[in-house]
Formats: sequence, structure tokens, C-alpha cells
Amino acid sequence: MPYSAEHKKQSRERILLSAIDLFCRRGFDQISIAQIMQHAEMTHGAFYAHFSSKVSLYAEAILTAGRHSLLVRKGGDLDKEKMRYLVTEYLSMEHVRQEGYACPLAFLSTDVAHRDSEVRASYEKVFNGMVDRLAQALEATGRSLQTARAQAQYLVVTMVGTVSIARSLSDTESQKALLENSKSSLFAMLAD
Amino acid sequence: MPYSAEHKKQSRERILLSAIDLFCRRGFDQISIAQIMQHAEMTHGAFYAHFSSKVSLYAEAILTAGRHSLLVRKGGDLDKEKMRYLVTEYLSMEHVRQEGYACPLAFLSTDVAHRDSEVRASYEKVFNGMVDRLAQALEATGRSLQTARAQAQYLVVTMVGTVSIARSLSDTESQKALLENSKSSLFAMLAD
DNA sequence: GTCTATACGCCGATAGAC
DNA sequence: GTCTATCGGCGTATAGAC
Repeated sequence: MPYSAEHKKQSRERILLSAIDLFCRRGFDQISIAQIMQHAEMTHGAFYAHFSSKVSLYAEAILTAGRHSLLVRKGGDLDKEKMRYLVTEYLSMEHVRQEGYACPLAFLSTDVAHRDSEVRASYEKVFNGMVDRLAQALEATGRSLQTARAQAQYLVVTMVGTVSIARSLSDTESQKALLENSKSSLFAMLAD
Repeated sequence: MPYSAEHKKQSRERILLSAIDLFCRRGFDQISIAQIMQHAEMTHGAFYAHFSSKVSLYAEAILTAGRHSLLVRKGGDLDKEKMRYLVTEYLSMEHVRQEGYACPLAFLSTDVAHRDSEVRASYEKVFNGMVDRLAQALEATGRSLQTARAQAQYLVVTMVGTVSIARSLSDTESQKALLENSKSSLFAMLAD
């Protein structure tokens, strides 16, 4: 057979990775299927052998982006030092400029709010996964389960808000100042 | 003359108000000029007598939305009690559901990040205006200028992040829990 | 200033050959 | 599975009558 199952799997993966990168960069509506397929080095028509629609790709791309994100990628348990490092990376200009993997929570928040329930469910799943992971780490530092969950949720919300606003500002210096300011406040919270 | 200057001003205002409402609800790309004009009770073709392009309307709509937003609308000085009330209103389900005026910072953040510099400049202006207003209020409670500005920025970022994520979740109970959690943390900060 | 009508392009999705 | 080609619809912007 000319196309193996493995080959198909790889094509699908290339489409997903291209979609994540482009959707995060310019949003759902401003990226066409043709652009995604070109980035994945295929042609427009081949798309429908892998996904049933553009929206369905979006929902799956968000889940995949969540698995690649800074907030869940690190293996093993998170100690205090790793958490500080993670916050620093998340609140960096490299992240704002999308030089590596972008967090879909920060890059797609208002975009997702306009879509159907399948897409929103993906977003919620990514959000809950990140909160769970951070809560677990905070609990390990001696906090109660309740406190850990509350602080983890608050941590994610603030980091997402910071990066999301920073990306919308037009001035680089304002972006840097915003990131630094949130970082100090969150470090203070983590220091307890 | 059949159309007075006053009449034109009113038409322009209707277009702006319709644009704010619809853009916040469904984003820039998912709203057409025809829809905005229909909402403003005019026809598609009349649009270009008031604005040069859809993007130019967007930039101006963001500024207008900023002036109508919860964070700047209240007249006079903000005391501690008014600030608590303002945070409560901002972090309410009514705001998330856009039952009154929506804050463009929370509803359009990732959307604005994909546009040109004129749109981003509008967004930045609204952001700075809100931070300034809150900083002034915090300074009046005895904080240093520096602390007041830092806390004001942090306050805006967290509220925007909270509302923006809440809008993307699919479950009402999760939305409420998120709003409540951020509210307690911010109240604690304001209490000092 | 507002209307109707239309030019022009882009995009999501499908059809059919290989 | 991937390609080329195309259908059908929609959206921005413009033209011209009133």
C-alpha cells in the first residue's frame, strides 16, 4: 500500500502542529485551511482525509497545545524552585512573542469564547489540567488542599491575563513592565 | 437641508454603540458591517459615510467602549467602598454574560493582538486609563505612588484574566467559582 | 446621508483522478 | 492519502440614484 497507517498519523500530526502555531499567532478566523495545509506541506484538499471540519481541528488543536504548554510540560513533581522557574518562563517576552510553544489559554481566550461547546470544552479541559497540576505542587509545599486549589486557580488566571494583555499592547517597554510587575506579585504569593 | 449635522452625529453614535456590543459579543471577524448597520437601523451602504473602513471603526469602538466600561464610568473619586463595589460588578456573571456594558480589555484581548498598530494603540490607551484611575484611588488610601500603580496594574490584569477565562468555560458553575475565587484574593489585597 | 445593486476576492467544503 | 479543480456563499468596499 502506498500510504501506511504510520504515514497518515504523521501527516495528521503535522497538521495539528501547524494549526496550533498559526491559530495562536493570528486567531481562528484569520487563518485558512489552505494556510495550515501549506505550512504542513500539503495541499488544501488533503485536509478532509484527517479532520471533518475546521472547527473540529480547532477543538483538537487546543487540547494538543495544552499538552505542549509550559504549565504542564515539565515532567515529574514540581518543587518550589521549579514553580518559580515556570512562572518566569510563562511571564517572559519569549512567550509573549511566541518564540516557542504558546499557551492556548492566554493566546486564544476571547477567541474561544465565541465558538461552540466542543471548542469551549477543550479549553476548559486544558484550564482544569493546569490548575490541577499547580494545585498538586502547592499542596506538596504544606498548604491545605483548599488553599492550594484556590491559589493555583488564581495563579493561572493572573498569568493568563498578564500575557494576554501584554500581547495586545503596542509598546515593548509597557509589555516588559507588565510582565515584571505580575511576576513580583506572584512570587510574593509563592514565597509564603 | 434634509440631513443636519446633528443627525449625522447621531447616526455615527448608533453605529459605534452597535459595533461595541456586537464586537464584544462575537469578535471582529464574526461580525459583518451589514450586521452592525442593521443593528443600528441603517443599510450596509451608509456605513462609509461615517467610517473609512471596518478596522478604523474597530479602533474607535474600543476607545468608546473604554469610556463606557465599569472601571472608568463612575464619576468622582473612588473611596474604598466604591472600589470594592466596582470589583464586585466587574467580577459578576452579569458582566461575563454581557448584560450591560462590557469591558473591551476582557472581551477583546486576544482579538486585538492580531490587529494593526492603530487598534492596539486604542487598546493600550484604554488599559492605561483604567490603571491610572485605580492607581489614583489607591494612592488616596495612603499607599505610595509606586505601590498604588503596581497594585492598580495587577488589579486590572487579574480582573481581565478572570473574566476572559470565565467567558471561555462551558460550565456556569465553574464560571461562578472562578469569579468568586479571584474576588476574595483581590479583596484581601485591597483590605491592607 | 442613505438607499439599492454590484464588483471582486476569499474561504470552507466537495468531486474525481491518481 | 494526496492532488487539482470547482461550487456556492459571504464579506468588504464601491457606484450611482435620490
